[in-house]
Amino acid sequence: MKLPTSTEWVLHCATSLAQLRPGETASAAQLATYYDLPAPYLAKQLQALTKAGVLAASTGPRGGFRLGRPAADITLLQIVEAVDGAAQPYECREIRQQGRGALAREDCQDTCILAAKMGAAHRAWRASLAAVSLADILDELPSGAPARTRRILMG
Amino acid sequence: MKLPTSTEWVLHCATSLAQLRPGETASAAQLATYYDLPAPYLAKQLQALTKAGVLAASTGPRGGFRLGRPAADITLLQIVEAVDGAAQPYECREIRQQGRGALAREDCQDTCILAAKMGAAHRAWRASLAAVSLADILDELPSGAPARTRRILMG
DNA sequence: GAATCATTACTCGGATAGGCTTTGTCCGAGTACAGCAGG
DNA sequence: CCTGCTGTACTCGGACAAAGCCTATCCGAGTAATGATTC
Repeated sequence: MKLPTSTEWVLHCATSLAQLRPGETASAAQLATYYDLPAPYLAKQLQALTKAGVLAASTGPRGGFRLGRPAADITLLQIVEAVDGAAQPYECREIRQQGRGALAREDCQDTCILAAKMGAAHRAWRASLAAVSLADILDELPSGAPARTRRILMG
Repeated sequence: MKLPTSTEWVLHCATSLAQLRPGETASAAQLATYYDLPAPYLAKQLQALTKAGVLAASTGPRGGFRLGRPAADITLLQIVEAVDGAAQPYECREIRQQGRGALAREDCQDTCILAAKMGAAHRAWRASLAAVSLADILDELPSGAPARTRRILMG
């Protein structure tokens, strides 16, 4: 069970974009330089965030990415699932209905207990991430961080 | 973020083994037939569980696998991490210290806030799985299940 | 001087290769049981 | 009849290929700013 490396990238990029002022944007190249990341691949991930509505993109000169919603309405879960997909890590393939020990169809109407427990754990994980918004992250940063980020990122 | 397909296999196999009587064992071939799984690959996974101490293996005729501990002392988390590894899904590579926007070493003494939040979610996931033991699973099964499992599996 | 238009340069978007983990398979070492021979 | 030994067949254990996904990269379509041109 491993999250893509790009998960860290987009979390930090989203945090940086949240520190911009309304109307300002940052291009994929600027973000890649800021964190020393491969620019084309990072752009691909930002595309996924845009498709999910977390970010909004503008083309042309002085274009780039910005948040698609207020920072308080963007949760870490939405960012993570935008790049990794929302599929459950544990996929129940109903092996209890296969092989010599296959159970009758009527005994499998309710979901497998093991799948239910794994699903509960996944829900706990999602709830933990859904409880944190980008605004919460910004509150934890030092007060001088936004100015520094804007200066280095866009300068 | 995906768990190996074999996770479902070993969870069901462990549940089946928990229904055996003390001293009884089931071979990898018997378990593979019971669930219609590729026997060699399943054996590989059961090896991992044995190495983790969750199962115990006996060689020779009438040998096979059995639980390595009482069912009440085996949690779903131990089974899952035996096959998938205990590595965290989110790996913080400290990209905040790289690139044009790199922070000073002294500003990074405490762990990255994003990594902390991701770690908290992972701890919630692990706690949810650690709270369920194989004995808890057996309690949820129908009362006639163990006899049926033993008959079909070992017969 | 102001408005219009063509140019330009910069942006995102999707389609295209390489590396690595996961999946699947095989054969060899070791062991407990069963049968047999001997006492 | 009991004991010891030998052979056998069955078990796990580790080493060996193939597939799928993540990583990385490229080039093309579109757009907003810019500068020149014209009224």
